[in-house]
Amino acid sequence: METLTPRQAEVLAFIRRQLAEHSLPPTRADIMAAFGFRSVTAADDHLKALARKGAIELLPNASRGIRVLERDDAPAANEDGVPLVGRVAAGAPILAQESIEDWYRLDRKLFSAAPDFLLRVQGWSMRDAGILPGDLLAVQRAASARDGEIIVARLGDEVTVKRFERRGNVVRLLPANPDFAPIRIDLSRQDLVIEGRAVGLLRGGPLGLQAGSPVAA
Amino acid sequence: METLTPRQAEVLAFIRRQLAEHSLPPTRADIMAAFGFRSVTAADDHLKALARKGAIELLPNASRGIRVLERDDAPAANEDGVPLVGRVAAGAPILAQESIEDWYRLDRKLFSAAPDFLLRVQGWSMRDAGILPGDLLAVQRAASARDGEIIVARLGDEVTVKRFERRGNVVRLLPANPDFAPIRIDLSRQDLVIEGRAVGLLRGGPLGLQAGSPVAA
DNA sequence: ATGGATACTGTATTTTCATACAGTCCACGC
DNA sequence: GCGTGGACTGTATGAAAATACAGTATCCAT
Repeated sequence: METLTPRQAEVLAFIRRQLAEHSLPPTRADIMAAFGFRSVTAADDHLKALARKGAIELLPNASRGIRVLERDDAPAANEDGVPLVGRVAAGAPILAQESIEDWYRLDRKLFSAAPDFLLRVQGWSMRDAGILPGDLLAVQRAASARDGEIIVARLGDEVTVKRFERRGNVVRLLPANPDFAPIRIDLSRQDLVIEGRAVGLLRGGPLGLQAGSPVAA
Repeated sequence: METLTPRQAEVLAFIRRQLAEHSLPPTRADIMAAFGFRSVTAADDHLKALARKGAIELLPNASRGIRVLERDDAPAANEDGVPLVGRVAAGAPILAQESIEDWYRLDRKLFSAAPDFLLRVQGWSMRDAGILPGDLLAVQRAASARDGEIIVARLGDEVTVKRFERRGNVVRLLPANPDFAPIRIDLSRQDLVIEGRAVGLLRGGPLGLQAGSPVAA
């Protein structure tokens, strides 16, 4: 889908809202009234632009013939949601039944890529990337990573979240916190298991009331 | 819902099918064609009967103004979605129709309290609280706040996210970033509009690939 | 047997809508 | 400077759609 202008995005949002509230797409006149246009043509122009960019489909000669095209959020498609992975047992696959604590249903359009599981963040090592202990990291399974990506890796029995950097045969897992040391792995001598890449973050709980965080200490 | 005749049930089923296939309710003419009627009145009669029996709702003077009333789907009922508030117009209420950009369906158990809207974070002023620009802050409407809570407040035309601290008649809105200055408000001289308290945070997009963030600069 | 609901036909009228055409104004790239 | 896309105003027209009115026929209950 071609990128929309801010105004076009507003119009699209309005259409979505109408659809949700009245279960009917709006007419040109509805859009005109909602945005304070003084001509239906303004609404029509926006619809044509949205159609041209693939955001909607216009059914010719049909009243309210607007269909929002979504290639995501079939509301029932992600039926089960995404599993929250708790303590991962040594040697066990990260998505083993035993380690799944809960399931969360999440709107997919929240993330750039569909997450496969959620991981509860432990420790402050990614503090400066805005990833704090207790946060749920949305992870998409992946075996490889690109430089700069934040990944979930397995080091022996431990699961760790770090920024990935590779120079030839040497991978460095970089914390985002000067109090922690980078981890260096020579791929010719030991292997690194990448479990996935971070595609999002969720934080619950009342923000701001956490006890003594070492932030900006 | 009063019991429907077989014929009425057929018409209702047709409306449902149209809705599923074309995401648009049918017109009287559509129904006429589908059932082989030779008069639109036949279709209209059925619609009126269905409306009288509470199966549908007819929106007067609106093309395709048919809304199927369902009192089912309890599983999806608890998550209608939360609106994403975009640019808030000066003087307008924060949840004004015009400012809603999108809706997200979110699992409620993600948050300590049910959020009323999402706000896109701008700027780095809450960096050290792990709140970065582009993040979506989940906000629960509230007119007051307790010390230490992260709140959303209105200062003139601007919406700001800060940590709340009150000492008698003086409120301080504290950034979580030494590069920003606290805001001091004497409640006896000016008033402060609190829009809500932060109850969660959502971050989409590929983490770790953001360009030059002033983190740990 | 009579009134009422169901299930239609047929015609007419008006409103709602989509759509086309002719413009204006502005920002942006070349 | 010139074209192009975006964001509109204003007017007009015809098709699409809702709605009203006047019927016919069947069944069912009182």
